[in-house]
Amino acid sequence: MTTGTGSAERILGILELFSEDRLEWTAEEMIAALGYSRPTLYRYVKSLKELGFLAQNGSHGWTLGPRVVEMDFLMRKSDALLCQGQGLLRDLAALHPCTALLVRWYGNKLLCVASEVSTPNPRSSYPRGRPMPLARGAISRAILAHLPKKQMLEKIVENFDEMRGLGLGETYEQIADTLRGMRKGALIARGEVTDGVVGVAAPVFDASRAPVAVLCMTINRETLDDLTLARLAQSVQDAARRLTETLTEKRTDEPVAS
Amino acid sequence: MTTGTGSAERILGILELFSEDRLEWTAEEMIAALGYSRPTLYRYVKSLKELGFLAQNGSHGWTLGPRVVEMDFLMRKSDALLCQGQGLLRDLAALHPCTALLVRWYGNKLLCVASEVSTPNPRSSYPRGRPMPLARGAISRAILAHLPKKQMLEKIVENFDEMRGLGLGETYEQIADTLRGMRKGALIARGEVTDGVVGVAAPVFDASRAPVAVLCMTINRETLDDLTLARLAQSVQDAARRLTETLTEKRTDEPVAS
DNA sequence: AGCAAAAATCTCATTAGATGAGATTTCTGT
DNA sequence: ACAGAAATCTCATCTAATGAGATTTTTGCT
Repeated sequence: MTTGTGSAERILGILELFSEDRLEWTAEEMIAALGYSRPTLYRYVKSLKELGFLAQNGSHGWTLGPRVVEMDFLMRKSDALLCQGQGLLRDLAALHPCTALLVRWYGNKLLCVASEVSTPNPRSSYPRGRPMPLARGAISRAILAHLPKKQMLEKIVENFDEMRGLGLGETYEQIADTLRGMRKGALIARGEVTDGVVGVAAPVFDASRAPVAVLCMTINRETLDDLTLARLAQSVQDAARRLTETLTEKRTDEPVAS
Repeated sequence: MTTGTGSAERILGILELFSEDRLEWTAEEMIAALGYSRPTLYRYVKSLKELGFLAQNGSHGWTLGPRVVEMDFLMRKSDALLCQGQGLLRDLAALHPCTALLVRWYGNKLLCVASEVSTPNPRSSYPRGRPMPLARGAISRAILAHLPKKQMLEKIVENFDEMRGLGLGETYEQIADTLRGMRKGALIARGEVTDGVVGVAAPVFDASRAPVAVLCMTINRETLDDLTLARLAQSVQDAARRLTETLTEKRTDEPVAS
């Protein structure tokens, strides 16, 4: 009668439908995409609407709802990465015209948590909440290089064609070696995500020494010479190291309160 | 064996725990607050974590997770109220030193969707996502005054003591009459939410003529005379009317895309 | 490193609640 | 006003959710 996945997960499946390519859905489209029956889908949508997770747009369209807005407000208050990283990010942005990004890794996504723009002509836009591709760029590299071997191989397998296309190697093992060789120093990539832009990135680690986020500057190549690049790379690394230290300090025993 | 509420709603109950007063929860606290058994609670938390709705903070704390950040990004792209109202809000803020707010109504909350600050000394802070009280202030009044009778009485009943304390009347019917008498013109309130601040608000309606949001300026009373106040009130009303018109225009048939 | 306690997970019998086919009602757009 | 689309309801079937209690893993302290 059903797919073997329970109601708790199924209702969340509706929230997972929403992406940058699909900001709005009709009930019919959801039914087709998820394979739920009409009564079931409408039951779930009703619950989500009542709690503010979904909102109607026009007669038949559904978008995410106001509870999402409220929850992001709560996140901005509670997210240790953001609270501790925001000032460091601002300092980085002040060093040189650039876009400075604080990006966290979750699942298979790199998600911009905060950004600071200090260049008159930003070449790309990564506002808070926007995901970016895992295979490309200094940010991605900063995460992948520091993964434990098993996890790294997993990600290589998932993104093999793209990584090979970037010249990282011809086999899984070669790519892993290439990435592991990048562990020292900041990660620098040129034009992999946006033409004409250099990315300088350094990882931030959590208490278990796993990479969880990246501090990054994206800089127009024409504003750079080698010496400046080296100095900025050092600054990014220093900031990331400082953020790591802050995040891994022993917490006070009290949960985050307002 | 259980409370008679299904799994789909129960898992969402966890997300509802989070508020400005409670940004982080331990599993034990959730168990106590929700009355779920330990295995059940942990099962739900596992699902929510895997999808990014929750994230661990330290060893035992749980906060909202990165999927929330991503979803708010999507909302900022899809929310017609925000997309159409942002520019109007900016124009209002430019008229006079103030904090200008775009606030939507959902359930029992008034939620700030966008704000623009044009005063050097903002007296209160309502960043995007922060809820505010329903009973007090011009914003609340702008919504309540325009509700159909049944709905208005409902809200009066829920907030009776507070409304009576504000001098709106001594009975439900008196309060309802007072509110209905406020339908003409902009709503003006002095110091109900923040001392020394005047709120000027006008409702925004949806396609069914129901009030769904409010445009508001909050102004330091000392920067105001009667003539300026009257002019600003007119501007707020004009902007709200314009936003209403935009929102109630016939939509193109295509769902919102990126 | 060892240990006790707390936290997290597992097992499995019971049954609550989820499901969807199909009927019915409500809403929308012309 | 009307036809068709959208949304909701009914109810028999049976899937999956539940939680008591056992077990494993993790944490924090010494």
